Amino acid sequence: MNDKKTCDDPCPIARSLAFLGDAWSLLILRDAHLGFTRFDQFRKSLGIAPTILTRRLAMLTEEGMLEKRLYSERPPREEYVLTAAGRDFLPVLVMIGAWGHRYRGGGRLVRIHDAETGEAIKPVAIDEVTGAKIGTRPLRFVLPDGG
Amino acid sequence: MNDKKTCDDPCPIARSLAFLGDAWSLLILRDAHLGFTRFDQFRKSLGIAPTILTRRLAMLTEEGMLEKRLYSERPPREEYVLTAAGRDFLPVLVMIGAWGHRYRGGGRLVRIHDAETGEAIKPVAIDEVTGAKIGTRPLRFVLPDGG
DNA sequence: CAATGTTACTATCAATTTGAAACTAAGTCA
DNA sequence: TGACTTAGTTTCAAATTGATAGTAACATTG
Repeated sequence: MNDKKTCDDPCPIARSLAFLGDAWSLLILRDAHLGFTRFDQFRKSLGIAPTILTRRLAMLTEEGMLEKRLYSERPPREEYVLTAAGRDFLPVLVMIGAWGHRYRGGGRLVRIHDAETGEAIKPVAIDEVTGAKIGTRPLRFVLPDGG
Repeated sequence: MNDKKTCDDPCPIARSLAFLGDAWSLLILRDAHLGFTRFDQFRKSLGIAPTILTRRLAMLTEEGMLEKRLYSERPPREEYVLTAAGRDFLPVLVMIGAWGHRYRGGGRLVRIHDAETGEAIKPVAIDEVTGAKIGTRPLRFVLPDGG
């Protein structure tokens, strides 16, 4: 996709497409949330060509989802850690997972558990204002007047 | 991405990548939730080349997100409407929007309002079991034993 | 100190995908 | 009869993908 000024688009979804809208980027972010940080961990986990991985990591870094951090001076080695923006992307990944669990289920599937209770979580998106689940009440999409 | 057996992958996120991981598909789904159904509506709204739109619509249809429906017999015309799976994808889109609002904000942005109360919604993902917001408690990713 | 290993890449290049522009097909409307 | 509408297809240059191989900088092993 030619990302001509998606950054000017008034739609917050369109604005996120710089890294979203790429399968590898989503999988890298997933792995980052699983605790992976290094080039070779991502490469082996995903079976991704190093050329592509390099580009995706660079893009995710530039987009502020990951941050490069030196973890060894000799030899010089860098790893990729989630930024605040990257960590806050977790709800999106979890909701994707919930959708996939429901509509792409069948066979063995990874489940997410609460580490303290040990129970499988049931992810739902709600509107914090009304408390209603997203999808149960009609919504309206509003573009505020611009000066 | 070469989608060799993502359908066998135990990760529900990976399984959803057939249409996720494509910027146009996400925008088409967004527009579908805005009420668009026709080829030309999508094309004009997105500024997408008809070649690509044709392919994406076919894929989303094949993936069960959209359904073709005849809306005129003479001349024969078809439109694309959301399936249950497509409608249930809304929470993902809303969470992406919430993330984008926070981390890709600035300037005029579309906001989502509750149509009844008229107030802007505050989307959050929670675990229905504990009631806690996703990201506030440690999680564990579990692959259940297979036979 | 030479050989092998580790980690994080880059180079090369064929094959696929993208996307712009023009065109088509089947009909309606004036 | 001629313009218009809707949902596409054709064509093709340019960009992207991804497999394979190679590199750079250092550590470890014998």
